[in-house]
Amino acid sequence: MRDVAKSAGVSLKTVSRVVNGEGGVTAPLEQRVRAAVRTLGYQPDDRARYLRRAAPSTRTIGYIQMDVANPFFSSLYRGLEDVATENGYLVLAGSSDADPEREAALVQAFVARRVDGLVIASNRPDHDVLRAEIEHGTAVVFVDHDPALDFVDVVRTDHYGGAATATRHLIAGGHARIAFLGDDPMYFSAAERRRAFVDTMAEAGLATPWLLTAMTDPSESERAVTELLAAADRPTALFTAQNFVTIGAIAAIHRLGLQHQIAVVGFDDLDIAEWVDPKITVVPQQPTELGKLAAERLFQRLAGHQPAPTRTIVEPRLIARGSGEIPPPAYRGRG
Amino acid sequence: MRDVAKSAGVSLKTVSRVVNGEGGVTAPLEQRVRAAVRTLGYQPDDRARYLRRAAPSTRTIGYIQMDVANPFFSSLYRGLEDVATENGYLVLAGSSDADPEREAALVQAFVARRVDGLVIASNRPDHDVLRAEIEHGTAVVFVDHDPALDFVDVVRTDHYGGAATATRHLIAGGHARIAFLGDDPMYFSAAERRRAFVDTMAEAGLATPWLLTAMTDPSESERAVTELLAAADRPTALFTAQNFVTIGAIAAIHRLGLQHQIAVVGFDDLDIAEWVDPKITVVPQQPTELGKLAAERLFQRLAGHQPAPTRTIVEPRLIARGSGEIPPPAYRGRG
DNA sequence: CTGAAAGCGCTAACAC
DNA sequence: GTGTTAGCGCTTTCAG
Repeated sequence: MRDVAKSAGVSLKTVSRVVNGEGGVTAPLEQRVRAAVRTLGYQPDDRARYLRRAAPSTRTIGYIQMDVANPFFSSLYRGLEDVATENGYLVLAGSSDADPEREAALVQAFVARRVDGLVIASNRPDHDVLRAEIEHGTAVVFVDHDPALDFVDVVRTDHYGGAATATRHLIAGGHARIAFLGDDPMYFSAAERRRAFVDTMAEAGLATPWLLTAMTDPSESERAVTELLAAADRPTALFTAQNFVTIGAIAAIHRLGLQHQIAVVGFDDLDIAEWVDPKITVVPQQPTELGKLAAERLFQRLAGHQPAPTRTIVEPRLIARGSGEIPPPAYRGRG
Repeated sequence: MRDVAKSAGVSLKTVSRVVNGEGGVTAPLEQRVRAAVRTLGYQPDDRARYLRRAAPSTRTIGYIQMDVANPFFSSLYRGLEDVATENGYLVLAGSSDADPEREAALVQAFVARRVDGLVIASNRPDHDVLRAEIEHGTAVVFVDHDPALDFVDVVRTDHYGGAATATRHLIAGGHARIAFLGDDPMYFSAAERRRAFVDTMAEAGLATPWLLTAMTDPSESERAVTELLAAADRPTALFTAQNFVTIGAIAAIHRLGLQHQIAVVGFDDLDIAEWVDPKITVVPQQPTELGKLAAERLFQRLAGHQPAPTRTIVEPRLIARGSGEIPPPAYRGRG
């Protein structure tokens, strides 16, 4: 900047005025400055700018997620980014892989870079560190997970409600023998979905002999479903409470040729949901929407609003596509 | 920091020494400083630190991609991030949606924040701006796309080689009537894959009556394949040169019940590739690997190495899973 | 081993 | 309208 000022034969402040469009500079002077900027390829340094500014800011928000490569989190990212862009902000992101140490290191690194706000997906965050940051003026919004903290905003899917909807859909379709297949209940979302299934079945007076949890990939799910459907006493419907569980289940059902006989409702949408026969009925999360809502909340706070922390719970709506509307086999009397 | 110094009854410099672990501070003083840091919840401000440092740096790299929500780019992101983390760096990212204006705005915003390096996936970048940045000392690595520029590093998949491999695989399997279905050839990758197909077929002395490009979603691909296979004079194999094209094609083939008669090789892997019958033979890109290589290149430059710009072309290897190994129907004599 | 002074690139506050 | 001075939070330089 000094070079520009020297080259244009003006003071630093005049260059600053031109660069920031503050006005109050005569046309000829402005011309000279702009010319010098162009010739020297001058780019203002935002670090220094915002360091001295009255309201210091980096125009950057941080996003701590489990893993960028996970489509749920990257779609959420996109929602965040869109709102950030509207507000002239950039997003600094990091993957924690659910590792508390890595997570703490990311919070640390983000705070050191003075992000204006933080959106974080964390299983069990370090409360003390976060509370300290919030007290130091960093806006924090939790997404996906829901820590039992009263001092932060939360934006997440209604896992319980979505799973209850899925279960009720199958029950309404005449099913009484429904199997649940889900992820490890150590995860908040997985536990909620399982709980909703159990509760909803109980409310309808139905038994839940098939509660398979802690699946971690499609092959486990495929094996489990294959076994389940081989039994004489088999379920007539499946509620697959996780993306990859649904994939494995669909694979098994198709291999057995039972895709038009066993009903399936999945939690979370799939790329191929509309491209198999029958199409797959799902209760999709809306990660992009979650990201948007989280960012909007964050920017409200950054704009100075200080509402009490709230929970924004997004209710997923079931999309009936076919697989979830298969009726149970007609009752065959036994005596 | 001033507060910490005052609270500990020492000078600014002593606090600085402790915080940066420079040594040369007696134990009791260090204790006092650390205590003050903890009590006040002091977090050093990296902006100010690196602003004054001898080698100014933000320990941050920028990543400009088409869209974070696209699994290819988010996986690439993960590769970048892993290497960045190893080097103590953070990643600032933005989605351009292939919009040149948005891209320029992102470059601008990243440069203003003084990222140490830039990884960019761009169709037709603004050469002048980038050249200027490189001359100003920013390290730049291109990924995925390949601008015809002699002053930047490029890391990308060998689209031509991969597509040639896929085509040869089908030819070696006895196919002579192979259809090509791909994305809009305005994209470098799509154009390369198409070109490889045409060349490889020509080398084998085979005609290419089915060259379908400019598909943009699975439904177009599904419609096209349905139509293709309805003809008496139909292809015996398909090379689907894009992810979503493969999904639509597989859907069509399954609906027609031809999945064990028409061979399919896809470019890019799919979540469900191993969960349909037959499993899908693909030539997968390795986005995470691309990200790693790009970041490694970047950090080499940041470490002061000034090798001549290079192209790193990653050769994809075909994974035979079944769909690509279906033989053509036995020759039925016509006279 | 410790501290005071200067300055990174810029903006705020106030002069002229 | 334009320029000057001080200072953001920190590191550098150099004196003690």
